[in-house]
Amino acid sequence: MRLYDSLTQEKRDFVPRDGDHVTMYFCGPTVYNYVHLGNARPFVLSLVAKRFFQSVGWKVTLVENITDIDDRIINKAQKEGRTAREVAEEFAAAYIEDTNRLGLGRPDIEPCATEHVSEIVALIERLIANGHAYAVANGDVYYKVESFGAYGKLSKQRIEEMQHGARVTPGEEKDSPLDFALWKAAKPGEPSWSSPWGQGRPGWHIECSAMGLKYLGEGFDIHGGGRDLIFPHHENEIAQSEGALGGDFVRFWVHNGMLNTRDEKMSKSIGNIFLLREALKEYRPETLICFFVSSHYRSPIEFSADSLAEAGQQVERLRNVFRALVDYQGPSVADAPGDAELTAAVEKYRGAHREAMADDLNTGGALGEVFALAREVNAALAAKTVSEAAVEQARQALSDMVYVLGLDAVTRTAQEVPAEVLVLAEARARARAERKFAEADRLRDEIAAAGFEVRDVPDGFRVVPRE
RNA sequence: GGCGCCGUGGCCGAGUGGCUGAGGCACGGGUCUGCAAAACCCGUUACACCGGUUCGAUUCCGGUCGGCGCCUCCA
Repeated sequence: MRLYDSLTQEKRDFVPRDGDHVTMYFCGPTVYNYVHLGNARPFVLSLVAKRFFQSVGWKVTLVENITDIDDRIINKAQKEGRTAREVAEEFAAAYIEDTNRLGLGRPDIEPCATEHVSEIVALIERLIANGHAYAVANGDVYYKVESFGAYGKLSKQRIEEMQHGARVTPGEEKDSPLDFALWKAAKPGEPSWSSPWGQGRPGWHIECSAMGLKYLGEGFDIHGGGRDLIFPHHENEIAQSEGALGGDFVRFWVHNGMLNTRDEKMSKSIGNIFLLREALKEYRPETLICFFVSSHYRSPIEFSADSLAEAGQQVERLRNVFRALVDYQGPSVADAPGDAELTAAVEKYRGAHREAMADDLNTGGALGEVFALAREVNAALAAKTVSEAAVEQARQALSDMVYVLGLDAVTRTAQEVPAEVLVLAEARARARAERKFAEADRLRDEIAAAGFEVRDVPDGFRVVPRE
């Protein structure tokens, strides 16, 4: 397994820290709004990575946080006359609901920041003890950036260069503009927790350090998220975690590229967002997943109706091959003439698929291997030279391959066709047998009106839902 | 300005120091079919530009142009 690490900026061999157990942390959402399609990309990446690791026999613990206390949540709550907790609970539930619909399963642990305040406080105390943090009179606690010599190593920024852009909000008592808040003293009406520095709440960044370390320990395998989190979020996580521990926080930093619309990042602040829940009204979950996995996770991808339509076509092609596999009736002899060739193709493309995934999770390449095998399978099925046993073996292989890519929905073709539609299809078959083609075509239109498509296959017909 | 990523055929998108150019979509031709769909077969002058290294570069190095991201809201 080779994996690109954004810290060292190179692909390296990846071997889990704990033998066959992979420890992963991905940054999840701050729940002040519905998640958009761009937020879905790291979610899909993390679960696809998990599936691949499992497919090679590793165990995986995937942690994905839910940040449920933050300025943005408080602002929204105040604007709407609600409590921050209400806002956070609403959008956390919506996030779970929306991402569940993708059908990829869930991360193993989804910790909330507000349930880990004691761990956060303990981490901050440790940083103060180490000389990496300081409390000021109003109860804020800041990280002392200059105390951490490696600061900037992930984002490749120099501290001197950063001095210019750093901002100081009036009322903050930082030693240096670069210092960032670990703990924010509560203002009237804000949610707060008690701490050695008085009532307050965690700053952004610290919850990820605290929860990552709690659940995965020092030097865990993979920390992921969008590229745009490199600075400041992940840079600050490194400073906090390594400042407290002394050792390396993470072994591999994995960052996905941005989702763009018209060459511009999809982002809440730009306002060009397409919510995941809206997208799911228009597209099947597997179409969205196919859109994501058809290109490499590090590349930026362009969202457009055309690219989604194409992903929909790809998904349909995969669904068709599974329909054909299930329907296949061929020679039941043990060694049909085409078996050796099909088995060889299965091995070839299964291996190529695995190699692609092992090369920095190259899902686009792996998907290509799926299609290449699909074509071989379709050809073998059409030629009818393969045994049902060999076909079953091919179905299993293809099924494993699409599962790793998160596209297992395409294998579920046993779609219920309503009895009345089947009656129409049977009537049409009789009409065709009697060469009453006008009647047959009329029945096909009726079937279409019911939302189904009837296809004539060698041994009869197949009814499939219309896209 | 600093840092980082990228530029592949009509479109999307893998990949590689040479034996050639994954795969998908679209389009055209064919096979099958009453028609249609599905499927299969065939086809469509690819590697931004300029130098360099090399027997040979789309692949390595340097530069140019263009795009994107980050430089304390961001997945």
